[in-house]
Amino acid sequence: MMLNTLKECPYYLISRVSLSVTAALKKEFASSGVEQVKPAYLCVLMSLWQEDGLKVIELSKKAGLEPSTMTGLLDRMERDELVERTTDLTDRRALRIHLTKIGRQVRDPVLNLVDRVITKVFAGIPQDDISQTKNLLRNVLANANAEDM
Amino acid sequence: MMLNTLKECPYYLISRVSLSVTAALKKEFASSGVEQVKPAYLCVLMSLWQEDGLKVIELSKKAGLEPSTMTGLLDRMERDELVERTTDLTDRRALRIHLTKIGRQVRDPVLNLVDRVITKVFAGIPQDDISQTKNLLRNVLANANAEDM
DNA sequence: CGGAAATGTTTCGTATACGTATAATTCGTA
DNA sequence: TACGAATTATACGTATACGAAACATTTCCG
Repeated sequence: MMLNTLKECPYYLISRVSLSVTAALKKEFASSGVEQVKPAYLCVLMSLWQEDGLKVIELSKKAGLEPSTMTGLLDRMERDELVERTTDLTDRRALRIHLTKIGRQVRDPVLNLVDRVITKVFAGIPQDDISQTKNLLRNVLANANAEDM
Repeated sequence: MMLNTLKECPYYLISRVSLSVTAALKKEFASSGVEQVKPAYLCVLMSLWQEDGLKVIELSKKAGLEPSTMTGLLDRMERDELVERTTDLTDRRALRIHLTKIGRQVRDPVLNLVDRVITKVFAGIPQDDISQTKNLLRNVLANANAEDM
């Protein structure tokens, strides 16, 4: 194939889109009454809205992040009063991460905002194409995970 | 639409794939005789391989990065002996970024390696689907750029 | 039972990216 | 031509991510 320009390179395109959506989310969060939420918090919040009180390692697995990354993320989320660390009564190594009241309250505004941003980002693109792209990305992730064994 | 799981969220998928390809490239660079190259250097190297001696601002524009990000990137690339900063004789504000001998020599190995990694990442996915996804991503970037005005 | 292995979390150093502020120039125009 | 505006690059603080190493606790097994 031998790439010649950045615009031909799928890695470049994917990275740029990722950064670009992150920037759009950041701006929207900051100006929409949920100032304490940052894009990176989403993967933690969405997991906890489904099941509160997960362990750090469970959150990392769901998010696809290293535990050491999750530690810093949770530090910032705790500072921003979205979650709290609680001791696990049956395993003193583990911590249970719980949503605060604020963490629960921001759920609907945040999900609506994410929805709006994603809709805007994919404006003018047929739903079928978006679905196909999501499938492709899931396949790529499956490739990557298989590789790690 | 209202998202329920991370795997449904295109933002999550794109971010994960971006990180995953970055990790794959990093590993390959480190173990393939081009230890001094890092994934983030690619957007600079590819621009300079096409046209050497660009200004910092030109490199940022091509890469889609902020100038302040480019400064740090070039610091590391200079430390790793891939580029050099040269004064611009006609504009004393500007710097011209030039490839070193090593920077020119790594071109073919790096491009081959990137090619290999991308092929592996997209293994089993029809070429047509990849092309369609690249088009979609280019459209998303066009949306994002239009938004910034 | 007791030591080795596994598990859960954090710490530290580094890379990558942004935004704001700053310094040095150059440019445009009154 | 002089001066305010724009341009070019950098510095700094912060967010996000990784990997290696450290640490405590738990589990496994001889």
